[in-house]
Amino acid sequence: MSPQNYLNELNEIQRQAVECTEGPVMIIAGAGSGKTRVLTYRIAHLIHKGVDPFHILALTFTNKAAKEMKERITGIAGNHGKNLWMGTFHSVFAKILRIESERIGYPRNFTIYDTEDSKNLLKDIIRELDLDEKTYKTSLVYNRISAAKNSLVSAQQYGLNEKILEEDRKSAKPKITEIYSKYSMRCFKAGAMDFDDLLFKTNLLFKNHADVLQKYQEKFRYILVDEYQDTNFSQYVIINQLAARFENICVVGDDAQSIYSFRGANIQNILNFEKDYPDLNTFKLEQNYRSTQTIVNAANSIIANNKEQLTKKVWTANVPGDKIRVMRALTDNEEGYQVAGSIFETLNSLQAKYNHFAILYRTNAQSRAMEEALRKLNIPYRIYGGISFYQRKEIKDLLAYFRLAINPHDEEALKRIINYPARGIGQTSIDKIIAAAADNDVSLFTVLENLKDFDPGINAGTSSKINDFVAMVRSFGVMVSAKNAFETGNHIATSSGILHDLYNDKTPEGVSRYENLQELINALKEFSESSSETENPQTNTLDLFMQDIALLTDADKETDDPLEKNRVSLMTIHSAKGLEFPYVYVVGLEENLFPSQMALNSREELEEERRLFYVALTRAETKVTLSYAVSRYKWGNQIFCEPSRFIEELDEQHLEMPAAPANRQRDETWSIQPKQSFKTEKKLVKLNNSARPAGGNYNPEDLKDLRVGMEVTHQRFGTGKVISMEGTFPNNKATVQFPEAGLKQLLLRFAMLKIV
DNA sequence: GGAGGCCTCGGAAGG
DNA sequence: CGAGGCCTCC
Repeated sequence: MSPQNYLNELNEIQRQAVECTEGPVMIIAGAGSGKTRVLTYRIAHLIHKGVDPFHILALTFTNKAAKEMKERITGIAGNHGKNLWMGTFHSVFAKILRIESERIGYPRNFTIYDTEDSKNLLKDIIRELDLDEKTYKTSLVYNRISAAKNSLVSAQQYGLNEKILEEDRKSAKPKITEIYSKYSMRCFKAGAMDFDDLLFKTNLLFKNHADVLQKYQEKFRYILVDEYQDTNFSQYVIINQLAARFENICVVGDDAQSIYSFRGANIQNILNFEKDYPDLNTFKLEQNYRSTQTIVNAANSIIANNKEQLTKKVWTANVPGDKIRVMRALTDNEEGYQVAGSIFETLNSLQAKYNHFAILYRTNAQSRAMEEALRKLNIPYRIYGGISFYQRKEIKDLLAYFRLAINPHDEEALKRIINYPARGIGQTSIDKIIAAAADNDVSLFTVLENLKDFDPGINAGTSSKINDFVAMVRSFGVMVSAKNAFETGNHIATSSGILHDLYNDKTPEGVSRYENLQELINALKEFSESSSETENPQTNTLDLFMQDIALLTDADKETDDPLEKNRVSLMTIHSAKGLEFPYVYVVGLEENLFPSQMALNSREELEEERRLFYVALTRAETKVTLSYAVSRYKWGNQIFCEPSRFIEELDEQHLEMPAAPANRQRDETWSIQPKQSFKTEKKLVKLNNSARPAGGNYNPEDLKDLRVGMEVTHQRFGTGKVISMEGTFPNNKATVQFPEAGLKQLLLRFAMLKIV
């Protein structure tokens, strides 16, 4: 496509934003204003103007955004965009860190720890330091360290920073500094970086090696950053450093859609961008092409309540459209039925398709009531968010073998599979090895390799098993460079015993796990075959495959089947960012739920909740429906709810309110069905050890009289029939057939049973 | 090593 | 209430 053609597809402001290629540029892109189009056309325009793609860097936050943009650029610029560096912050800087790894003392094949690995390591360290695991909860410590790294505070600086130490003392967690330094050391010895390290170490690299920084400044003459409002301090510094030479930096974002402060995003980066670059050119994309006037105006009126924002006036030339409908339900379940019913009606009357609908909620726990109702009406749906493919246990197990083959010092991979499948190296031995490694300041694998020298005090039998294990890992390592990814991976999966282990598991879960492993091996095959066509034979080895997937955490694999795709989408508002649907239902608009109770401590927090509501509203093209329940079950207790303040903040003229109830408040809860629940009857239930009468019998009214043929109710499995009994009380077992849960063998001493 | 009971705790989530 | 981690028992 010629430049003139694509420029004609843009409105005046969009065109200016695309054509202003030199110097610092900020593009404030309102929701639905064609942000991705501007970004991609800008890159295409740079290339058409003769800028070598080699000199362009485009950064995004998600793999999905990167992929989408790559496809669109290929569509416009064809193959010219080949040498362009485009990817997530993490993938781009991981690439640079691998190239420059020697400068910071890391192996080129360093491992990337995911959150689970990091937390496991932290848990070990907290135990080794003999700290109280309840005071030092791993997720809390992880967040603290992550926040430090994202503010560019190293472990050493952390220990010298009186202000931070004081904070930790105040929260009664003074040892976090010790955990942090030990954690950093262990990661280093393992040749591993966590997600935050990818940014932190990049900063370190640029700071300590001026020549390296200069090299990349020269390379990246044009820098583009998407979703700039979501950048944290660490990312902010990297961008500024890289742009310092040519100052051809273009940031795109929307302060009104900054919803990630809880993970370190700093809205000030976009609010103060003008101070960083005084000769800045700012373009405001204010025309919304997505939504009706009603939706745009309502969203504007919400965000107008916020104090901190860049001024802009989002407008649309679209039709006025329907009012925003507010629905009131008595309970969370009823809310589900109302929403499902409304979807059903709209489908029939307007001939919409299932995938025109989205149900958005504040917390994942709200999905259940929605699911139930949709299932009752046979409406197909898809829930987003959940465990991704690469987070699954069986996949991580096999990947751990791969990781170890590539980098045997990888501690988390080693601990994960040294005894899986079981090979007689138990926890005691592992603890000894960890201790020896710490004492001698080496990696775990180094200890394993030199058992005699380090002498961790492991008996001869286990020692020989360890030697076998070391030999196996080494043999895998040799294969990595000699064979392609599929050959190596398949060999590892087979000879490690993982495939065999799962093959023998014939439960539905076991079968599914086996299939997942096969899928991973298929991916290896595809990778090996597609790469082997290139001339360089070194492009299809396992280590290169692992580099690709280390940062791939996206759960969604595209399904080609359109029927599969034609479903109602259920997701949190956070994960809906960047998406659009004709019909959007925002549910649970109750005070303390949305806005979240935890976000009412400061103006900043409330404003972020409001931005979240703004994001929810602006996902819709045609119609928004809001709903709230008067009462809701929370952790088994019925609680009463008030409508969200956000409903009140909307201008009445945009709303279609439910008929006012005669008596608006709690009287109407009389019709609420009590939730069915099984109350364990203590007298019929086994007693735990502390309640056991010394030397005596168990509770006399226990299950002595249970006989074959009787019906019993179990707390979890429901009601079932006793098939057979064996043993003598209280060490007897009953085999019970439950219609729901199947055949269960229950030891009566422990069973939560009640005779019906 | 697996099964089952006990205990705890409960936000949103990218790489 | 219910998921997940931990602990205990066999």
